[in-house]
Amino acid sequence: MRETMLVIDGNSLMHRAFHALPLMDADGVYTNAVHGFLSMLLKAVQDVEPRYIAAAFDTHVPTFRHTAYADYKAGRRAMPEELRPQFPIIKEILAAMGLGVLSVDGYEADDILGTVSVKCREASIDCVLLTGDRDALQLVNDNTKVLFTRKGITESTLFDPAGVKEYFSVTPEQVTDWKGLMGDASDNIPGIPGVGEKTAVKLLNEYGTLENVLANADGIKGKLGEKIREHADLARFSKDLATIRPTAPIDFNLAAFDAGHMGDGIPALRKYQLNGIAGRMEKLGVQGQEAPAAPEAEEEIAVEALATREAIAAFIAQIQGQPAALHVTPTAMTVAFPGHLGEIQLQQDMLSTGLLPDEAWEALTPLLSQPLYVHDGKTLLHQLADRHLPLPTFAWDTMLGAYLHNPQEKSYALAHLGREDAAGILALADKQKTQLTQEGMLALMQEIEMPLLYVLFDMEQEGFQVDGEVLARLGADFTRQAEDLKEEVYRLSGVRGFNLNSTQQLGKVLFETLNLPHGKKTQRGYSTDAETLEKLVDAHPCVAPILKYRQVVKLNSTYIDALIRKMDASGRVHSYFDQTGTATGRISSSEPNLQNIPVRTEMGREIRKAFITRPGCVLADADYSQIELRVMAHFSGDPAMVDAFNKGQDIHTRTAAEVYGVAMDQVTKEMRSSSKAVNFGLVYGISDFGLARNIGVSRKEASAFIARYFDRYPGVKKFMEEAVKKGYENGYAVTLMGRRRQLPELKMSNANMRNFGERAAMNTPVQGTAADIIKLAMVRVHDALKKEGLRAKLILQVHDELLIEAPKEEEQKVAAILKDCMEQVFSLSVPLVADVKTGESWFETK
DNA sequence: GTTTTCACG
DNA sequence: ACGTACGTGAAAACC
Repeated sequence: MRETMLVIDGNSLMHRAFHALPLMDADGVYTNAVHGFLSMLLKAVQDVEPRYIAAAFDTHVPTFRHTAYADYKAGRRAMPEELRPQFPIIKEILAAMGLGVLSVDGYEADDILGTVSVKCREASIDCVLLTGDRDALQLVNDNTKVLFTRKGITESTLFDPAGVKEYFSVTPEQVTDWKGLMGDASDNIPGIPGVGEKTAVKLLNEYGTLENVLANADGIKGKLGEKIREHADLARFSKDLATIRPTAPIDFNLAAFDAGHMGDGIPALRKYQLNGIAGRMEKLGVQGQEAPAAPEAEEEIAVEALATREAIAAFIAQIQGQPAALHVTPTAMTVAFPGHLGEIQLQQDMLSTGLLPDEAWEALTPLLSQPLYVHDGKTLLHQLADRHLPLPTFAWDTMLGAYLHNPQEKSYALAHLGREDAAGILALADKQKTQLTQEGMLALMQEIEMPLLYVLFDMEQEGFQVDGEVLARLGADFTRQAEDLKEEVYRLSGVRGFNLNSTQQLGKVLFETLNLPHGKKTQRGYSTDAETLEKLVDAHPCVAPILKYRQVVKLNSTYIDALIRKMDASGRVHSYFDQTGTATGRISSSEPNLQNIPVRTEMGREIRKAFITRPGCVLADADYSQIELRVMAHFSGDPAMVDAFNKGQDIHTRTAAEVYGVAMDQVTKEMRSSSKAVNFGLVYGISDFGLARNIGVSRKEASAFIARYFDRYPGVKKFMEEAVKKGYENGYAVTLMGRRRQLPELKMSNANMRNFGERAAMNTPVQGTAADIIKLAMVRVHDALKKEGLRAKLILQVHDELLIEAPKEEEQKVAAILKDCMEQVFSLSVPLVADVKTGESWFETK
């Protein structure tokens, strides 16, 4: 079997990866492009199984091919500052893996690719070029294939000569002609103005080469012929720019490209915290000696293996009121106090030593009477509760500390934050106390997040009572409706048997078979979302039943079926509340998600009839009125907005009165509705485009509307501007209680990313403060119920809404507590208002 | 595993 | 010039 060499276009892959992945860093050094590069490399290694690997990089010297036209290259956009420093890192890692790193002054990376492909042919080695640059397709031949990365970094396609022709409709030999005709904006190749991809393909299919196109230009009619004749020189020049010269003077020493020791690079990967990549390499079984992660200077810790209940008891007895940490994994428990670490191996199978898990848990009991340092205390509480052990209080939860420090980490696993044991928790907690104190978040940690942990634990334990029969009846009804609707769609469309759940198949039927005008396009086909389909209801009778079908099927699969599956023996569903899941400080709910149970449509709302209580109980449901706009009124101090809330007015009606310049009783439904959209937009970080799309007017009209709004609410305008300004100055957004969200997007060169960062700068203080407020209210409610000796329990939070299940006799007291805690929790410059309703089901309280 | 769609605040 | 409303989670299709 012939050996294969993989040659990587380093510059192309780094840029691809950089733009495809969110910025991430290892201690302040950005590594997203490095990560993406290596991810693509590993995938290619799996697919191609190369014996040799080399990566080619540009040098920063003016290039051979383009020296005469240096201004063209100068016109290329400067490399983003977040990317530039990643090049030395990737070269370091590649070198550590024992792979070739090739760059030659005066030659671009793709020239080197071309050169290596020629050398491979001479050496009778198959060659695969890994790149995202279409230029390289000209190098494809019987010996050389291109592994082309697409769609960010997740997909790649291997092109041979036939594949190039099939996919791009030109042969590899025609690639330079093609580029000469149509140009390439990303490579600053001009091409002929007005000639795009399709025209270029058509011309080449007719004339074969660019030269032949130009020679026959007189025979081409109309504007196109004119353009071609006018820009013939530009076309030749463009072809020249696009032509790769495989003449770079490289040292083709195969021994230097041997892929057999990639594993030697693992320590370098760990150094840059690329643990995921390192793990994948280990899994791949690449050769090379494993090196442990770089040890950090740490204080000496006496480690003790605790193999018996007596040893555990003796270890715990030494703690004597010192800070103590507990960490439990599936294989071991660790207990730490300053200078000491005790390890309890758990018995995994008959051969291993160690205590039975239940014995080990039991032996921990004396530890549970003192405040513990933990990582993910809520999970620990569940583990203890399952074993009927006492529930401790916690001095600190490092998972929550890490979340506050940066709410956008992908993972808060202890292993990602430091050493993975109880001693690691003590060290981490120390570090976090300093960090959070400096960042002004200690009170947020101690007064809100830590106490909330217990509240959420109780909510998860309690669960929500669900009536399975109601769900089953609804499900049967929905299923029948779905069948009828499907039949109707088949009948009305005249196309039968396709999968109505498949967006691709549906798109083909609507926009190809029925030839309806298509709107937006998605990555692989036509968009068929509700927004698109609603525009087509009058265009074809089958569209309305499709929308209805979608709705019914969604309700069935996402709510009815899933909820029935999640019921426990008593008919209760226990959601998981993630306290570290959102960028803004909200909590999220999953398995099942009880924060998105339908309410907006009548049919969906029916599902809430299944959310009930234990016998003898009642639901109390309280939701904040306009909490985010009230927060905005508070922050902005805008007189008109503050006045509206102080007078208890309907905020959307008041806004309409202001913006349209009419009295409040003159405001029409339409005026109120568009003003409501503006108020929503404000919370999201308004844009004319977004508002226009939402209320269905032109961008210009939306823009004028916003201008009128800001005229009437100058305080709000100033608040928005200040929020963005502070975001740029500080690099983060901050809530009323000091919660932070980093805004790295504001430092990026990409305007889209920056715009997103600006909207986040406006939205986060508002959404995040609302989250702060309701979290504190939850702690207060929880405390109040306990203090009053009530049996009522908080069971759910839905961002601005709290639900309590209460014995009927506690109904009045609970309603009063809810309202009082929620409204008095914090004093803003406008009142907080909570509306409480009680009922037998969640449907009734709405 | 990613994409598309859609449910909620 | 560009493509956007903010924040989530789940199911199904598709690769």
